[in-house]
Amino acid sequence: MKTKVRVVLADDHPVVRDGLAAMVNQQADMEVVAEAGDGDEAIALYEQHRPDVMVLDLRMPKRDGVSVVQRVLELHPKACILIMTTYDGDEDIFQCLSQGAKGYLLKDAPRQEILSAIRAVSEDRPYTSSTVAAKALQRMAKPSLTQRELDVLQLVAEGRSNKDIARRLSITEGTAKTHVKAILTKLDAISRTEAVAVAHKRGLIHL
Amino acid sequence: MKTKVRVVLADDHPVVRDGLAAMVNQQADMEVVAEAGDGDEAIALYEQHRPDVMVLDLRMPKRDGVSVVQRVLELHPKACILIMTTYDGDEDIFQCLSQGAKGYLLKDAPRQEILSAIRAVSEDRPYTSSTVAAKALQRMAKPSLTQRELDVLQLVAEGRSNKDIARRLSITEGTAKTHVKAILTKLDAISRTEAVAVAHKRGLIHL
DNA sequence: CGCTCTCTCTATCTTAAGAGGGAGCGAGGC
DNA sequence: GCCTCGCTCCCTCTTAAGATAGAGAGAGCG
Repeated sequence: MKTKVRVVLADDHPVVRDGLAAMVNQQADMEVVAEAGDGDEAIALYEQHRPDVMVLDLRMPKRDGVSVVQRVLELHPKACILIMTTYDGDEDIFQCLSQGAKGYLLKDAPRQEILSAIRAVSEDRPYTSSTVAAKALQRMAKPSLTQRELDVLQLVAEGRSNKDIARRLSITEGTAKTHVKAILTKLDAISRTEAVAVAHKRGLIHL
Repeated sequence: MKTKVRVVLADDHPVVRDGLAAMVNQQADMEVVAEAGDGDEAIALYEQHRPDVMVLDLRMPKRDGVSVVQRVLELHPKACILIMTTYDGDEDIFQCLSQGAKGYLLKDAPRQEILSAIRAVSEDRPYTSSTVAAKALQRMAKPSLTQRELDVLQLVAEGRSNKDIARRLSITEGTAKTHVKAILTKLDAISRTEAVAVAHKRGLIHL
């Protein structure tokens, strides 16, 4: 038999870490070698242990999942990272996958799916949950927002007026309106409030 | 030594249930007797096992935490329920506590806090996390919304216009405006979009 | 019975939002 | 060089939103 698959866990909830650790360590072919509670720790522990797989929560204190994926793959292009998150609408997921994360998993997945996802990723095979695969296809058809539009959207979501947005971004109110209009068109919304609702549903913003 | 504290877990994430179960069963003085994956199951398993403590996630499929608390306490007024949730801003928490839940806990709490909370609740002592206690005091000072206002707020959050809201609630646009104005005043917001942001932060609505 | 609260409706007025245009300019790709 | 895209700015016009103020009906309460 080969050596065990070495796993590093990163999640800010001790309960989730315990759950994952219990599941993994019960298996004969894998073991948890370290647990991180935030993004910085996750990177540090990857460096230290060089695991076969890193299971990573998207939302964490200090440094979110996206930037952890970015950093780790920058240092170790061959790293096998399995993303784990609560919401299947998050835009972040696609950012991670396109940056090179090997797999993606919902937190409400059953034990068997979680374990088989870890095994798949450890063998460098991509694992994509079926619900996400479907969402990914849907997303392709939809227009994406530019960085500036995302900046404006964030402020809109905070309830700022066009005038206020203009002041904060050092542009004119007219330009702010132009961006807002583009956002409304791309998100297919009639009002800014609806745009916020749509954006939140798609995981473009986190309130 | 007394008999062990009998615990029923209710959470829709298998990972979290595993984690809690592992933590609890490691203790000499407590044990998990059943696990539920949704609200209905939680109620059924309470009936079946009559545990000393039920640990309950607020957000679950089929029936949410609030209504589970309501139903269980209706059948068993002495039930000891410990609420567990991810977000500390949720309005629901206060509803649960005022309905008679014995304790409240954040999911990112460390092991020791979780275990001591279960012990406290099992002895019929209330357990209140310090962050929540503070929030509760803050909340007292703030004006509460009427049911009608919450109805309107929900529609506002979905991006509906005043006219649309009026149609859906079978009232005039003027009345819808009156409600929206009241909402803005109570939430201390300038625009409806800001009101949605504030309401979401306070857990008055779930997008 | 008054008092308060909620919900309903009315009216007027000001301002912000959104629709529909056009246009310049720099960066990057073909 | 040409073209596209992102960002910026400008114009007009219509409508929705919000501020302000008043008022009546019904429920619940001391």
